[in-house]
Amino acid sequence: MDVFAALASPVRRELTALLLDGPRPVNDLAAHFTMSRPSVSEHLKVLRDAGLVTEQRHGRQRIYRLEPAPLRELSEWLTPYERFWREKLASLRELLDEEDGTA
Amino acid sequence: MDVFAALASPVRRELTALLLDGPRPVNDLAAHFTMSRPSVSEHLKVLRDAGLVTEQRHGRQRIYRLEPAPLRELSEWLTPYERFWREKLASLRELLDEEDGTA
DNA sequence: TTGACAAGTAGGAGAACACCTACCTATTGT
DNA sequence: ACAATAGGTAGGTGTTCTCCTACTTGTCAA
Repeated sequence: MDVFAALASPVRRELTALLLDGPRPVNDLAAHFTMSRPSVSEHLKVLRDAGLVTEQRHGRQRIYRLEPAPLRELSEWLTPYERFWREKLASLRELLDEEDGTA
Repeated sequence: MDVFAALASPVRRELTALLLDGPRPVNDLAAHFTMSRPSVSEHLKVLRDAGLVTEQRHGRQRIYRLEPAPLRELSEWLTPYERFWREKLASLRELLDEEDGTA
């Protein structure tokens, strides 16, 4: 449900990063962590509940796949703030221009 | 320090949203919440530690101002995933085109 | 200088989180 | 049918989070 909360954990961000390279089964993902496999499963459940990943059963494996839709929401959340840092950059540029002028 | 963790709380996202309209003193911010003012102060501390806001003392008030830099980091974190949802959109478009062709 | 006000800090209670080990379920290959 | 494998679930524990009220600090105004 809550994308922000789901991505608050470094472990879960690492999981999404791993899934950038393509869908992977749980064991494959768990191999990248020192923590126990069940704990990784729990993290995957949080990502699932947030809609960030989906699982597809393939024999006895469950293949996890990244779902970008919630990240798009995040990107949209971010847009009103973009204007903000552009302004910041603009005023920085002005400052530099002034420095340049007086130097 | 951790922008993701700072934004995981709906209260803190609301605070950053309020600061989009410009810098505000704590009482002004706290008025938008049902929770106690000290609790809002604590949330502001988390945002400060994440670099998302800065305070400037003005008499007995402390004016909080939004700092967009960490949000830019977030935006940069997001970029590798953008490719992903563009692909998703593209394949959706293809699907629609096929539907169109066979219909 | 004293009272009022803005806002942070202290300490504590309860909820949520993140781990763990042990166990259960489903599937596959022999 | 049975052993092995993939992976989820249960239950417990320690830690972190979030809220509270009470208190402290700094500033302004009378």
